[in-house]
Amino acid sequence: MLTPKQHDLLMFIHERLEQSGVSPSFDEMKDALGLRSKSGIHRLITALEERGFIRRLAHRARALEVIKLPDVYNTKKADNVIVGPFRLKRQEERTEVDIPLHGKIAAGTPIEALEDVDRFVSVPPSMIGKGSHYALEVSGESMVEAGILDGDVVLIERCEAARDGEIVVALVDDNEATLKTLRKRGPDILLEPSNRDYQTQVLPADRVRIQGRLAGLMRRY
Amino acid sequence: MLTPKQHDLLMFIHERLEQSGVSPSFDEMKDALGLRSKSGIHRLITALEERGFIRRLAHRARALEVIKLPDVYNTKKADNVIVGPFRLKRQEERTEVDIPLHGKIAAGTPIEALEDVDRFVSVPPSMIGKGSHYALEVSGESMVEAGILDGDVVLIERCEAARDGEIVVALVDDNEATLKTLRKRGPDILLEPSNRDYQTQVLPADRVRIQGRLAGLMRRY
DNA sequence: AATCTCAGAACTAAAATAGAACATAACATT
DNA sequence: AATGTTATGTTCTATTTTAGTTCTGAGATT
Repeated sequence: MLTPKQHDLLMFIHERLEQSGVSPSFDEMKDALGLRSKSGIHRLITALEERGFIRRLAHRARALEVIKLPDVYNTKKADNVIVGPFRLKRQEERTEVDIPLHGKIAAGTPIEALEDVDRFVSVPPSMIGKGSHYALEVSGESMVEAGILDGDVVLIERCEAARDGEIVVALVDDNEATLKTLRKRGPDILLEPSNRDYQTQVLPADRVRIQGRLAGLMRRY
Repeated sequence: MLTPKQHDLLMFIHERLEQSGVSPSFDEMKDALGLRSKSGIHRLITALEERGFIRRLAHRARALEVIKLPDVYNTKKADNVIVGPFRLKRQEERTEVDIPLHGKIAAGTPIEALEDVDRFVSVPPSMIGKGSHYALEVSGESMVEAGILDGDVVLIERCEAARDGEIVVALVDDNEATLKTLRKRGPDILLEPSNRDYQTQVLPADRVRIQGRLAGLMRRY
């Protein structure tokens, strides 16, 4: 699964996080592995990320997190271990899920950088079903009458199609995403806000792409 | 995950909370880190919040709370810690909380069996602060205009007092609990619904007991 | 020869710092 | 109820330092 260098780097990152709580910088990692340039580190980090061993916040310095370690460390005792007072849970038994928060969604303005994962929200598994999910922070008042307020975090299940009446994330003309109720009217699609002050958009189906359906909502007071 | 400054600040906040129970102010943090301006603290606080290490109440002074710590700082409890790669799992276990679901709350009808714990809801720690919490299922339409719908699960922080304008669980004459906005008018207390079709109740303070304040909301679609 | 790995440098982006002005909350006083 | 005071938090602009990304070419490996 990992090349020797990748493995060494992963272990180094893990130790540093355990010992100091601070992510190493690219330069520090370069020194630790005895490389003379950090471009090599860049490649290794990318590889570790692709393989799901680490996670990083986009465009943030020293924002590494180890999410799993190579199998050797786990396989031996993987079943149902009780060590001391803790009963360890295997990955499959995880009782919570981290889903990516893809920025804000507002009426009439695009989601800023849908691909950038700024941070993660942890949600209880009871909030979401199967399938792939992401989260968005709601900005604006266009859905207040549906009980969706400015600042709420909505959980979206990725999907390409949705039923009439469902609340969806809809991308119009590939550049403007909104959270609206979906209505189908023959060849057209209606994107209906839940606020008297906003207008329903009527669009030919080929200008609208569904990016997911509303699956949950979380709000803090 | 953290930069050195972020880490130092987090540790300082944590120590202060442990020792005195009071959040440090921005000025105190500025001094603790040896900065000459608190705008830097502001940025660090934002970064810590973004990464899920702290939580803060909006527009409140000294309202910081540490949600999680990097592994280092758990060394105090090191006797419980499992060696090697399993440390990771401990943090995962800490990242969720089960709180009791005490039945339903409706406008005008009592909470059924407040002491009976039917089941638990798991919530991410970022949704709630410290303190004791419970959950209620909302029944009825009395708070729809505040974005609280029938069927939503509200998270309530147990407390006896609340500020004007907060949404609280109020017990009237020891037998009828409702979720309403609290207003104080001299000797009287107003329990104000968020729905034009419902009436505000005006009651002398001694007939009302606060049972908690609204801290969060979760909804499934 | 094709592929992989790395060094080095140039470039871009974020973090940290500072100082001041501004905004808000809580409390005390009129 | 209105006003003022103090403590506290937020925002802005500007500058410096630190960190991350990308690209080219050289050598090693397959």
